[in-house]
Amino acid sequence: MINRVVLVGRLTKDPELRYTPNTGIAVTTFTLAVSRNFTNQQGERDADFVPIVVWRTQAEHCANYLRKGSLAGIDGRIQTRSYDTPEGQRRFVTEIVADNVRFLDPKQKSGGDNQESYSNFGQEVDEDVPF
Amino acid sequence: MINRVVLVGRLTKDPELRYTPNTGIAVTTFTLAVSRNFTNQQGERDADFVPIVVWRTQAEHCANYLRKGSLAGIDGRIQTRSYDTPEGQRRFVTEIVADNVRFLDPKQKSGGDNQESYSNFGQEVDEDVPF
Amino acid sequence: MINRVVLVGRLTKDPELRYTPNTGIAVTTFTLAVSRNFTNQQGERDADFVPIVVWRTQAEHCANYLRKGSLAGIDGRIQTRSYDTPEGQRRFVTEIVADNVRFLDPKQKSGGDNQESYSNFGQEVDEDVPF
Amino acid sequence: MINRVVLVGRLTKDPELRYTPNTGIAVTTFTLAVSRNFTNQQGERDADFVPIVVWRTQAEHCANYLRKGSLAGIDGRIQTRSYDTPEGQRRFVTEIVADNVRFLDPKQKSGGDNQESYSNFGQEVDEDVPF
DNA sequence: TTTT
DNA sequence: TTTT
Repeated sequence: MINRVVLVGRLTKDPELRYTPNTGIAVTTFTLAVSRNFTNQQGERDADFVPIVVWRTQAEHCANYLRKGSLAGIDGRIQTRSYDTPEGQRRFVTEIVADNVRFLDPKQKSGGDNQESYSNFGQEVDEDVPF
Repeated sequence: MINRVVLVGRLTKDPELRYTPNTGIAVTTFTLAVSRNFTNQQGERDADFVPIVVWRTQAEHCANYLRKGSLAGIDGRIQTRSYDTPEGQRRFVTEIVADNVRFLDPKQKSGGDNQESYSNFGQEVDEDVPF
Repeated sequence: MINRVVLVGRLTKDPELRYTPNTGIAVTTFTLAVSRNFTNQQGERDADFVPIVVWRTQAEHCANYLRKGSLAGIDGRIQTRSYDTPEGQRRFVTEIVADNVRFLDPKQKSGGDNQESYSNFGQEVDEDVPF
Repeated sequence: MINRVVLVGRLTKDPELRYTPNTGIAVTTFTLAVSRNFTNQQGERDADFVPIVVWRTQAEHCANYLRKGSLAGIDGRIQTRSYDTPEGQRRFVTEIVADNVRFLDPKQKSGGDNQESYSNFGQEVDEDVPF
């Protein structure tokens, strides 16, 4: 079924990089603050605080390049899970699993490109189009 | 900031229609089961169970036309809230506020159109395009 | 950069399956009619007619299961190209390259499952979650 | 039906603001260059060049705050039109009608907030939630 | 006709 | 607490 989420916002804290215990896969998690485009009854502009999960290569890119306050774009999907607390209560979690994270802050002058491109293998090839 | 969610899935139960206590605005809530397009290690196809909130006119359309098992498309945004339990614990809630709900089940023969169109006022008009 | 498109609509014709001349990769193309949710000044409900391109395995699934009038959900990205006409004019084309196509028509009774699931390799694994 | 597009990219030129001849409604148009996240066979990173249309109040905001090279996020829908050339050929146009444009460049120090918030009337109200 |  |  279709499950697609796109967000642009800022990290509330530095991202956290971990590795899965059994298979050693990189996972980075952070919360994205996405300001709403309307103000509440107190005249403040509220935000939604969305938990983000990133896997593998992109997890490590995120841990390297994102910090508290960084502007990021997320293209992913909603995932729901449940777990049981030590006190025996079932708790439900909703989070966004990112397929793609874009770093939207301006590039630092003395650095290099902060987002690597990857090669096109396994993708369609412009040079061989049938129409 | 950008906050956009698109889902297609099936209602896990009949929708629930309520009215806000102070202002009497219609709100419908339901959970959408969105099957994943991969199978888990047990070979089952899992799903994500996403809480949906619909306001006003569309809330009433949903209550009229959707039932447990109905196929629906949702175009909306993520919203997070927190509340305190009677036991004094802060709990976090993530839900999708629908801007637009599409009813994707085949139309019943003897019924009419099950999704009303609305007029175009307040929208741009094809007949007056400047280019 | 972020480039995401989600559509639900119906095929205006049967899909066309071809193979790229050099590399023999399957490509299916069709047009999706996406009705607008407002009516025009004549009180008709208009539609947008969106060209869709699907590659590889999904191209063949689409050619097998979709027909004129089929309801389909598309998750993909916008792609623009230019080409030169035989008369030497440059022409610009916009189309949607589908990452994922969902078949939304009700399943036929005597058939089987019309959308194959695929295994989870190369994806994160629920059973090994670090938090 | 569902028709949703989200893009992040940079303007290829300054935006153009016009007014519809009959009704005097503001319309701004520009092209958004959305870099692809893969490189082509020449090792260059390509882009898609997407025509954007913005109406009314947001049209004027865009004309005021966006320039060639500005980073912008677009939340909108695909629209297709056809028109006949003076030479009597039918030509097809695909463009994105923006519901929402976000200005993603860092704010200038000496300016103010460059994106106005608007009040919440006609929206649901957090303080009156039924559950 | 294309942006960083 | 989950749908086909």
